[in-house]
Amino acid sequence: MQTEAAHQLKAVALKLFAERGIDGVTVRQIAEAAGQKNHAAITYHFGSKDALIRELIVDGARAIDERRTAALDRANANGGPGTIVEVMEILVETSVDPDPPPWGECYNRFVVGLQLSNRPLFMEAVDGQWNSGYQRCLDEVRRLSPDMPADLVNQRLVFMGGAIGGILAGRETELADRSREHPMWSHPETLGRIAHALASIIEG
Amino acid sequence: MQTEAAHQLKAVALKLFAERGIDGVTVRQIAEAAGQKNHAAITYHFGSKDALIRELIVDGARAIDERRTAALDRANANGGPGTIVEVMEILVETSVDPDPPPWGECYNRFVVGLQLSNRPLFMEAVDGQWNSGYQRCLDEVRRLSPDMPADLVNQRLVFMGGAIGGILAGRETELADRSREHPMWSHPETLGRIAHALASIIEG
DNA sequence: AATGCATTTATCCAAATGGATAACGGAGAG
DNA sequence: CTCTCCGTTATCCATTTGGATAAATGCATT
Repeated sequence: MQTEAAHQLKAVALKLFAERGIDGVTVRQIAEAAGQKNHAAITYHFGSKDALIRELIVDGARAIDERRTAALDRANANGGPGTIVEVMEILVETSVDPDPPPWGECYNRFVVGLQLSNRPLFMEAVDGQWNSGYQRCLDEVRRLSPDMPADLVNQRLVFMGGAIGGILAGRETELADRSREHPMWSHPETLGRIAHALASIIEG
Repeated sequence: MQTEAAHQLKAVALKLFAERGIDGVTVRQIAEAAGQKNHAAITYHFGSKDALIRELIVDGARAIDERRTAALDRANANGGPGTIVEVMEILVETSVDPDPPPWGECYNRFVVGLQLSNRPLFMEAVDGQWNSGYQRCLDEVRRLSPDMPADLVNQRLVFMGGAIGGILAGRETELADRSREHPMWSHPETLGRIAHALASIIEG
């Protein structure tokens, strides 16, 4: 467990990194936005800006992976996901922060930005350790597509991976803009429709 | 027209920005990678780092828009795109640089990164001026989907927009890695399959 | 009240950054 | 040849950056 100030610093840092990218935010801006009077708070609580970033990556990746593992275990106990849409629903719903800060979800934008501009850092931080839920979802899709050539399934899974990142990052960006309503994105069925769109990619 | 050195600076800057994001690259790194001995080259040729970025945004956006306009005009002359897949093929193929530098295409990664972390800068630079080809593609999809509720088409077009960015940025990232072969991405039919995947999102 | 510990704050620093400016060089025009 | 002009190069600069350190503050336990 962590001190309250450290939590606040992490939450604020994630928001700023999601909005402007890790190189677009200084440790001073993070500290100030978190109510600290001094940027030494980052050094004290995390050691360095880099260490803070790694902690944010792992925190989010682990949370998502745990949700995915739990959802898949539950589905498997009931005879496993029976359709590709069900797998995609698991993938999408577990990507969403169930307890977001007042300013909205941030992790998907943060991660997409990292994969785009700081791929090695992201890969090293996750290190195949918090990715098993995602891989299990892909395996379920392969299991449910016995008649499709393996190459084709895999290619479509790659497309789906790109698509889910782009769509969820766009969703977060829109929802983070509190200056207006976003009825399409806040509609309760939207996540299901994203899952449906992703399933369409795979089913062709 | 521009001097050779300015072209080289722009090409190298686009590559570096695509790889690390605009805040992850310094003017000195750009100048050095372009063979200049001094970073004053950027000030001299473009005025500032910011002005260079704007020029890169507009260059690429205009090139893509011109390709889209031409492709749509050609299709319309032959009775217009008759299927959603055809529209998506236009959208995807015109997103690809027909004359990329030796190190591969960069613009899609660059743009996705900007939309993620520097949206206002990107919006201001494009300013609705180099977006008409994209909008025309969306209109063709709407025309070809008369039986689908407008809300649903529009939602799926938003999903498609997120998906195309994610997929093409991922494609560029992979193809930029020259350390190994990427048979899936370099396969001549891959762009068509991306178009097919995007069409599936819309057709459901 | 005194002590010990955890956290915050105030400074300090070297390095890096974007930008400005003046010296330099070479090619073409007169 | 000499003079311009264009582009390059060498410096210079103020500011920002991430990080380090030491002083100050609060706070619980004695």
